[in-house]
Amino acid sequence: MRNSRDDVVARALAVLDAYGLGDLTMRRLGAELGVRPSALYHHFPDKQTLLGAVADEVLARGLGGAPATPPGDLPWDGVVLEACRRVRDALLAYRDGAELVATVRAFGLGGAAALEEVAAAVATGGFDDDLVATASRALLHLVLGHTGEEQTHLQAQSVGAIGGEPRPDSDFDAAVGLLVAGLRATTPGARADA
Amino acid sequence: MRNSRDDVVARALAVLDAYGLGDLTMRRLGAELGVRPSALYHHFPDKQTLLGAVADEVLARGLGGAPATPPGDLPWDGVVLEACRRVRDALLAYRDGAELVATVRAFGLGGAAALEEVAAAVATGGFDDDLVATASRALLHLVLGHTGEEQTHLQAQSVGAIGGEPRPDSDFDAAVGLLVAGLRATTPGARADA
DNA sequence: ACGCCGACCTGAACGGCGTTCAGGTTAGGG
DNA sequence: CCCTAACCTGAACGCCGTTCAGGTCGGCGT
Repeated sequence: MRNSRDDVVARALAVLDAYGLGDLTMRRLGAELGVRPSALYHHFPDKQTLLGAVADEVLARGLGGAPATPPGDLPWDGVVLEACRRVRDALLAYRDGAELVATVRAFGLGGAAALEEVAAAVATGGFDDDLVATASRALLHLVLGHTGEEQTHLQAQSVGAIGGEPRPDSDFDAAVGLLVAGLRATTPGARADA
Repeated sequence: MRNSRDDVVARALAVLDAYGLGDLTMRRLGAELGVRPSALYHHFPDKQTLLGAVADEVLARGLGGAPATPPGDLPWDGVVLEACRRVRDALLAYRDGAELVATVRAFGLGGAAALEEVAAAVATGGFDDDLVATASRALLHLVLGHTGEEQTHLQAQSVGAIGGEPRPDSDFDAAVGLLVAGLRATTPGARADA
């Protein structure tokens, strides 16, 4: 029973969800596929690249094929908030999803879809290109940081370890809303459509 | 020549700066101290705890003993921006400083000083406690994310690898300014001193 | 029908990692 | 002067990512 590249990614996703990023190891993934670890190197040059593909798959599944802006006629700030929520939900859908995407992004081997999703939403507001770039990167850092922390705590208390009550959902919206409010308050001169 | 706990942390800082977080290994650190790796376990229960101490030292050195708010009579938003800059500078002072503090914070084994620095500055604005908590966590995520990215690129191009021009310093200020502007635009009802 | 070829995999090894543990050494205070 | 506690050794355990020469086998072209 031979495995394709997609089989490997799919299995990796399953292992990730079941055992966490720390236990997503070449040996374990190989075992799960009924194959020696070295066989994986036929599909990927190294583990980082594999993780990049896994992260991209997480985002692809979570964000769907739909563009950042659904047909709805939301105001731009609503579009941005929804985009951030979609990225967050995509990350929360798999164990250690936020950490995975964050590290993969640091190595530049994937996770680009996350930034694109947010950037497209911000661009809806008709801001200057530089401002779109700055704001969407800032928003993504916020989303990754917040969601990573949230996910860590969720995992910690699902194992039984304590750590206080779960941060309410509204805190995410508040954090994003704070940055969006700053964007709204930006001098109209920076608006491309002004 | 026996080593104290502080010796170990100091050496770890030197190794971090010289070789990076990935090469800050128990074996290497031991060798650098003229000691077997197992000797380090007399001072720290495990590597994570050691890294926690190292991160705390990075922050302690970078933030100095001074409180978040210097004697200057800056407006609250100036205080916040300066606090964020101080945290950023502290992280940039050691190789992989941002990544170190981020991971240590995720494990809850240190790095608390970073959040405190920002929170104290935000509190200067006289906001509601919940808002202070939300805003300072958001700001810290921004600082950690932005600085981590910046540091990665700095390191990449110091090795010779390309990756485009270095992001201007002003981008950090702009990102932080965006969130501060959102804070400023917040309903006055949330101000504790209103 | 046959042979080839490329995709996929094996088996074994290499060097490195964090961590454990029983026991040795040594400096400094009573 | 001795004893205690801090510090360290030496050796091992089980894991990790990665390399490489070579084996197997399905499907395509002839």
